[in-house]
Amino acid sequence: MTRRTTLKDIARETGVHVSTVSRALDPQKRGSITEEVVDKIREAAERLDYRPNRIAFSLRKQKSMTIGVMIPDITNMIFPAIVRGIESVMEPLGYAAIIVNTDGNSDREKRLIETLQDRGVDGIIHTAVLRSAPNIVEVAHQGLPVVTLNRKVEEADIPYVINDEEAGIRQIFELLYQAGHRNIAHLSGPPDLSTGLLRQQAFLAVTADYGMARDDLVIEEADRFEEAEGRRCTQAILSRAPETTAVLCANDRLALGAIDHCTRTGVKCPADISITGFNDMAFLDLIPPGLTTVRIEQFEAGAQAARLLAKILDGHADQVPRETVLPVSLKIRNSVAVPRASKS
Amino acid sequence: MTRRTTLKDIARETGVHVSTVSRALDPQKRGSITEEVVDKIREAAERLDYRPNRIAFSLRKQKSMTIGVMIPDITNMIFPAIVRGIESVMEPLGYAAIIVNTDGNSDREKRLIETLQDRGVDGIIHTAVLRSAPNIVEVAHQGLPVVTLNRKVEEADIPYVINDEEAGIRQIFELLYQAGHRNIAHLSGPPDLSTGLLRQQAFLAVTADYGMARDDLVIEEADRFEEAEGRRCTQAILSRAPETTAVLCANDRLALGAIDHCTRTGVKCPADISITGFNDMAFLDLIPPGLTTVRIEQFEAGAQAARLLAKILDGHADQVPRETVLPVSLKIRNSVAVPRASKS
DNA sequence: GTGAAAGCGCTAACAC
DNA sequence: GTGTTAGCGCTTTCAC
Repeated sequence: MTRRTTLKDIARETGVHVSTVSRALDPQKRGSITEEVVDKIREAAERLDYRPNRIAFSLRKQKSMTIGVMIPDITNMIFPAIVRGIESVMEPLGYAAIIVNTDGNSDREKRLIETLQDRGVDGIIHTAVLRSAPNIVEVAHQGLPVVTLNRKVEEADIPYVINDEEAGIRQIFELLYQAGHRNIAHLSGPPDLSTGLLRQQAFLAVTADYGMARDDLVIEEADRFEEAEGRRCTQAILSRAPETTAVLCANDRLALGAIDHCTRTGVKCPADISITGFNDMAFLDLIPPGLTTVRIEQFEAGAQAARLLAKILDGHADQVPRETVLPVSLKIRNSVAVPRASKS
Repeated sequence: MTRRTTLKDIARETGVHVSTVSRALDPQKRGSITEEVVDKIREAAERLDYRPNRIAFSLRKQKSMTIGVMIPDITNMIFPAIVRGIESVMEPLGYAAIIVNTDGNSDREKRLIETLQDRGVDGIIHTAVLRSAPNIVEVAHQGLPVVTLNRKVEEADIPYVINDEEAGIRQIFELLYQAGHRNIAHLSGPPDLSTGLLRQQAFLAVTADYGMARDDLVIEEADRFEEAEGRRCTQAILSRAPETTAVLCANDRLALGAIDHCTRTGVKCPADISITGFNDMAFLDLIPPGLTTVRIEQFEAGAQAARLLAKILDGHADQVPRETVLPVSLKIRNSVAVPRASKS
C-alpha cells in the first residue's frame, strides 16, 4: 500500500514548516497566513492528494468525530429508519457512527459501551427497548454526552426523545370507541420493554378517562412482540372475555398474530372483531384486511436525537431540552368496523 | 469528564517505566517481564480501571481495528441481516464497523470511501447493487483490503461473495415447468443492478436449456425493485402476451406488485396465474396467497464476506478464494399451481 | 528484564 | 506571518 501523504510531505514540498501547512489548510486559521503561501500549500496538497489523518487529529484533539449508536437489533424493522435519521444529521457534520446491537442483553450492552469508550466516541445515542438501562446512566454520569431514544430516563439528567405513545393509544382507543366499541381488550406488549409499559399505561389512562372500571378491563400481556404471542394472547382474551368486540394491540406484529388467530378460528376481522396495531411497519398495506394502526416517525426520531446530541457536542448542552416528544398519527385501513351488536 | 487513566498513570503508580507497563499489559510480550512486576502492574491497571486508548494504538500501529461496510441502504430489508452477519465475525475479533449508505449514488459512494480511508479503516466490505463500482476497484488497487458482496468484480482481483442466483432461478423455473407451465414470462429487475442482470441472464440460460427460442421469451424490465413497477410490468406482460400462465419475478417486491395487479384486474393467483418471487423477505408468509420464492442466506453471506476479509487482514490473503458462491433454496408456498389450460 | 528515546500525524502555545 | 517546541497515548528499537 502506497503511504498516504502527510503534512510533513507538503512542508518538505513547499519549503515551509508543518505547522504552517496545518494552519494554511485549516479554514479557521487560514487568515493568519500570507495568501500566496496558502495558495502554494493548497496547490501542493491538491497535487499530492493530501487527506488529513483523522486518527492523528483525534489523538491530538481528544475528539474522534465518531458517535456510538446503540440499538437492540438492526434487523428489527424500526431501527434502520432510525439509523438513517441519525446519519442524516451526523454525516454532514463530519461524524461517523459505530452501530452496535445489544440484543437486549445487559452484559453485552455493558461490554459494548466499554468498546465505544475505548474507541473514544464523542457521544452515544442509545435507543433502548429495555426499561432499565443502568449501564448507560453510569457512563453519562462520567461525562460522556448521551441521548436516549424511545426511553425516558428518570434516574439521570439524560435528554430523551420519545414518540407520543400516550397520544397514539388515546387516538386509536377513541377511534374504536366512536365506532361503537365498549368491550375493548388490550393486547399489551411485554411490560419490561419501554414501549410495552408506556402503551399499557396509556391504555389504563384513557379507559379511566372514559369511566371504565379498572377491574373490568381485559388486558393480556405478551412475552415478546411477535406474531405467535399475538395469537396466544388473542385466544386468551377471547376465551376469558367472549364479549370482546375490539382488540387494541400494542404493536403491529401482535395485531397480525391476533388477526391470524381470528381468521383461523373463523372470526372475521373486521366484521366480527376490530383489531388495531401500532408502529405502521412496512408492507402492512399488503396484508389483509389492512391494519388500522398508529404511525410513528422513526426517521425523524433518529434525526431529532442526533440534533440534540450534536448540540451537546457543540457545547450547547444548555439549549437541549430534557424531553422531546414526537407526534404520532392515525393510519386508518380496514381492520376496524362497527361492532356486530350495534350493526343490526 | 474525568480523564481516563493512561499507561503513564500506571507507570507513576508502580514506579516503573511506561514501556514496561505497555509490555506487561501485552499478552504477547508479557513473557519478557518479571512475574511480580507484571502482577504489580496488572493490579494497578485494574485498580485504576485502565482501558487502553485505541486511538493512540491506531496511530502508532497504523491499524484502526475498524472496517468500513458499504451498503446501498440499510432500510432495504435484506441488509440488516447482512450487517449482523458481518458483525458476528468481526466483533469477536475486536473490529468495529462503520456502516455507510451509498443510496446507489456513485458520487456519494466515492465521498464515503474517502471518509472511510481518512478514518483509517483496515478494510472494506462492499455490498453493491450497482453493477459498476469503479470507485471501490480503484481503492482496492491502492492496496486497501476489499471484499464485495452480491457482486462479481471482473476488473480487479477482488474476492467476492455472491448467492447462487443462477441456481435459484433455475430451480424456480423448473418448479413452474414441472407444474405444467410453458408460457413463463420473466419480470426482470433493473439490468443495471447486479441481481437484476444476473437473474435475467439465468432466466435466459435456463429457458435456452429447455429449448425455448429466445425470440419467444416474454421479458419485461422493471426500473426499480418496487411493487409499483411489478404492477406496471405485469400489465405490460399480460397485454403483450395474454397466453402467459406464470410470471417468474426477479424479486419478492416485484412479485407482490404482480399479484396485486392481478387481484385488482380479477385474475386470481394461483388459480389463473402462477407468480414467483426471489429473496424470501420477512412477513411474506402473511401476505396472501403466500408467495413461492427463493430463499437466500443473507446473514451467512455477511458472515462469509467478513471471514474472507478477516483472513486478508490477518495476512493470509493467499488463502482467500476469488469467488464464493452461497447456496439458495426453494421456499414453496401457494402462489404456484397447475396452469388453467392443463387443469380441465 | 527494564529504561530511554523516538515517532505515528497532527495541533497549539509560545516565541520572534 | 511563520518557525519552534511540546505533547496527545501508545509501541518499539536500542541500550545496558
